[in-house]
Amino acid sequence: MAEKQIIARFAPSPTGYLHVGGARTALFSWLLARHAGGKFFLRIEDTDLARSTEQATVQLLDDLRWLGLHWDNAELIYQSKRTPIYNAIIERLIAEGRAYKAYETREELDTLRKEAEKQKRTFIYRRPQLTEEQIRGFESEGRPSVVRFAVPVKDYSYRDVVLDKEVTMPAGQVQDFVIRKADGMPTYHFAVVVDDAETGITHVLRGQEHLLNTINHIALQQALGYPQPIYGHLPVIENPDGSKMGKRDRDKMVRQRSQTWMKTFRKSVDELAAACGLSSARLVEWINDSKKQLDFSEQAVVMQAIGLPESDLPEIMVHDFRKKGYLREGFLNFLSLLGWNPGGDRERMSVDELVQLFSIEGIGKSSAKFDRAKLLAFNTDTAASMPAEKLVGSLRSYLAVNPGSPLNHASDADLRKIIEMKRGFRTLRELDETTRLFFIADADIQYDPAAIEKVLKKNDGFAILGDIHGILVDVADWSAAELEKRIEEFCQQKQLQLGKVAQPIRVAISGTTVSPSIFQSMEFLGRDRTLKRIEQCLALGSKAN
RNA sequence: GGCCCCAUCGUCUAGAGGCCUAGGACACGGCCCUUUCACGGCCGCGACGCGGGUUCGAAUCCCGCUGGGGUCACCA
Repeated sequence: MAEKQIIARFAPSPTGYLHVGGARTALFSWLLARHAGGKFFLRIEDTDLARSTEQATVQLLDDLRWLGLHWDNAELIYQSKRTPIYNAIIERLIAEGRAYKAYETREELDTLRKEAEKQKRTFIYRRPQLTEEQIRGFESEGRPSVVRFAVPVKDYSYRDVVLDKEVTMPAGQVQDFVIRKADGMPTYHFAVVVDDAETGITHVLRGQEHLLNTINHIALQQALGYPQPIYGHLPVIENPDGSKMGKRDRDKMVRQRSQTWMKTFRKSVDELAAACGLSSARLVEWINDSKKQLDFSEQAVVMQAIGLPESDLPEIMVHDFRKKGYLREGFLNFLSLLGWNPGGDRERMSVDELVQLFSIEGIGKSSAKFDRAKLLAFNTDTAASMPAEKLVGSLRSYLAVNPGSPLNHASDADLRKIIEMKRGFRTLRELDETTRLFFIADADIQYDPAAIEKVLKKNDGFAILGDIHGILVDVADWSAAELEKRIEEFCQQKQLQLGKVAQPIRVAISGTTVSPSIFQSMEFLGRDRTLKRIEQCLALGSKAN
């Protein structure tokens, strides 16, 4: 019998930007498929009409493309567009008596659950024995209903390939779960089983939160006669404090800060709602229920209203890392090591090497904390090992999500130059910030008062700068080498250390104490702009005196 | 709380009974390089959660405890 081709998938729900956990799930599934020469499918699980947005889907795809995790299905699958297919199967199950309508309201279920909790027993939902009359009654009063799957009561188990262990659920714990919601949409549990089967998925790698859900899925597969894919549940990625790193953390932070804001300024939720232009009902619901989340645009207006800057939020979105100037190659390498390793001391790997080395056996069982310092180190190494040509492309991609950067005006040739000039940089953002002095107008240089004080007002900084200006106007060959030669001569003559001269020039042309090599910087700026900046800086000195 | 999963330096981990005086990477400390910021080089600090077994021998196997996490939705 021929080996079956591996078909893996990533099935996110579009409720916001792609977060680190999701990205790792996508990466592992993608690696699994690519390693085996199989297929990798992408499916949009948007059965939650209230939380799913078109914008989130666009963002998700954009992040996945940036990471280079390309999918093989030409047509994207949207679950929301497949309701007739799900309904046909659900109707069949109902007709066969293997699924049924349930009429309890959320409140009634809540009460039942609380009662069970009080009696310290687990609430298990099993099919209630309704009479024909009761059902007619519910229907005629127009009671909304859900459809539940009548899970055959027996022991279930499956082998988890990540834990390398049997996961079991005894008969006493199975319960009838909802497969179609009152709004007519299938639940995740139902749609996922149907779609995985229909697209021939052979391997499912997903977060550990699904460990027990899988039992439900298996019960459904058995009822529908579907094959059972191989399941592996990935360990959780944690924040540095040990809590789960997920999209909820951001929301949690925004909620907390909103509460402090209301306390500090003695404002009500209504006033907060008014301040950010959201309905107060929506906001009240969100503030009081930690399970509710704002979508991205709502989050943004609330943050603005309470003055919570983006930079205060923990970076957990792939988009944030892209925006902060991380390279996809280093990010992927770092991400891959969160819960996986090829064995031995191997750590730095290209994407191709990851594909080559990946295996399910290499996935760990314990949770991992997300260490930004290590990510930074990976990024630095990745940048150092990339050819300038390729980095120009990465930089363009970075600039696309940082439209405010002056580097957007630079030519590819100039970007190349600054990349070589700043070799050793840690992030593209750092490269951006330390080289933007080349791409802004001379008049727009912001002189940092602390730099002026420390470098120019002390140690005869202004005087030295004046002398240097006198020398520079006479330099005919405006090259880094020639400039270096002339300034070294000056240092010799005056018995000065190079630093005493270089720093004043640096502040004059950049406004700060940090810039690329001073000689290369002057060459890049050119004679006129360099002299102009020194002059405008000297003017600052005479004004101050 | 019930059920479930996990457990090696601060962090990510190597380790599948003797190769372990426990290896690597990041972080941290020191030194060197240096016109700033970085980069780079060298050195150092630093862990098998605890208690019982099994074995000639345990980080590795078993049990208990402890700790951490997940999950208990008409969210995925």
